[in-house]
Amino acid sequence: MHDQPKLTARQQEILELIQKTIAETGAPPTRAEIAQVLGFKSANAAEEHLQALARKGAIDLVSGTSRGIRLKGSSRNSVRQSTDLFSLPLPGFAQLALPLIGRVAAGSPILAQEHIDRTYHVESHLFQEQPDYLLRVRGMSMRDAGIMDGDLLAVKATKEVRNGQIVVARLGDEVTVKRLRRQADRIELLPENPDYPIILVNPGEPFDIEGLAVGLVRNTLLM
Amino acid sequence: MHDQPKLTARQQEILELIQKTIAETGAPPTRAEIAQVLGFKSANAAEEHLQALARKGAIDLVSGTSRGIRLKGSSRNSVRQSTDLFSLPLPGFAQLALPLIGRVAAGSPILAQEHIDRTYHVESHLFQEQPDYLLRVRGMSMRDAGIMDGDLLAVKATKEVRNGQIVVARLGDEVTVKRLRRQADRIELLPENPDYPIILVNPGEPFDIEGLAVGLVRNTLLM
DNA sequence: GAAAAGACTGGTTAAAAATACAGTAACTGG
DNA sequence: CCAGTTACTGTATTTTTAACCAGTCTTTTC
Repeated sequence: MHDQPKLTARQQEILELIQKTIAETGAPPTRAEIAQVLGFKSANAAEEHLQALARKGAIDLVSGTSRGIRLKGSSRNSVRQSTDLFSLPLPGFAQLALPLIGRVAAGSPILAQEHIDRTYHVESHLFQEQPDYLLRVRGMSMRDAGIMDGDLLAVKATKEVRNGQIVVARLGDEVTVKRLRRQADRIELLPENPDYPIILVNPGEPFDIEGLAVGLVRNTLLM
Repeated sequence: MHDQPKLTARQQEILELIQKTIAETGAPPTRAEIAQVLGFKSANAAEEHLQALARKGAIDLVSGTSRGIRLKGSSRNSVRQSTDLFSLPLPGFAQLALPLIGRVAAGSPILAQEHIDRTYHVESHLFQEQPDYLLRVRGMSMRDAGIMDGDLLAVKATKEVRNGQIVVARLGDEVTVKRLRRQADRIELLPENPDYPIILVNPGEPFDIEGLAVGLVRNTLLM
């Protein structure tokens, strides 16, 4: 990825202001807003900076559209919504980048790029075993284990799972979260909710262990 | 998990369109754009839907500003920045240090140094609202809300809590996690488990809101 | 069965916003 | 040294946009 010709200090400021505005308000600023924040007496100063940034490939300008500023490439990464109070970068502890898997399309591997909604960074010791990804749980089949619809299940991508553990299993095209019970003649996938049926997997039927549930994050507690 | 009045199917569509537009273009849509996508012949239809969404607390409308639609609460975290999901932000993502509070000794403030078991670092946007600490939950009184014994509750230290939210409350020397219901004459602390009693707090009794539950982490899923 | 809320069409208007044009001044690389 | 770029002020015009008002028809809710 070839990147932009270097920006001037002022242009960098403008770019950072755009990032900050998006982080704080959810939308890019107008020319007038940029001018006001930076103390320009004319919105045209902002306009020209924006055109310079567009020429250098840092942003795209959507003509005829209010707030039609789009960050390009690496500029987008530093957009994070936060108050600056806690944002001290460069941690001295092990970080883990966990891709969040939303909906898994039929037939494709879980970790396929198109499934990744976003990535969360957490300290690697947050869970007992190091997970490889977060899977958004759908449905209430594990309700009584405290795993609710919308929860993010931290999953370690392994086939080494023990009886009684909660696993991510694939049955043909479908991916499901259940408690595993290996019987002599078949495998049982147990829901933790009496309203849901036990899934029986007989030898020869399509079945795969995709991973082991090692933790849980719920970020939908507020409402 | 249902503090807001539920949205109609159409309103849900509008909300999803807003999320999609933000994900795809980096800014919320205008009324006219909403109308065009959904086939309305009048932008006013969109305007009225937006006002309904604002009334129901799903969004905020910033008056007098173009694209002044702000997602609130849970609406926000389904927004993914669609392109460029690979590029890992090496530095630069906001980091949050969360002290883990184990057992709270009688009579002392929750965030007292002696209560801190350890500190976890997570990305600040793992939760919708920024928490201030993690509290280890004891007991099963919130079982049906999916909050189990040993879970780490992410708590924002605030007294600004709304009816129906899950809060950390202090009753004299004891700290408890319950769903809050403010009645005309008293406050009720509701467990989410029929085996536990509702706690009634009458005026004059020692009572304090210590914080608002904004998320949950379970790291004891393995067995 | 009446009232309220929802889901629109159609039109209007004032404010917000993009953007073009004409300048001034410093600084910069060949 | 001088053309080109950066960094603005100031003015002007058009388009975009939010926001209101008056209706119609349907669906919920009490």
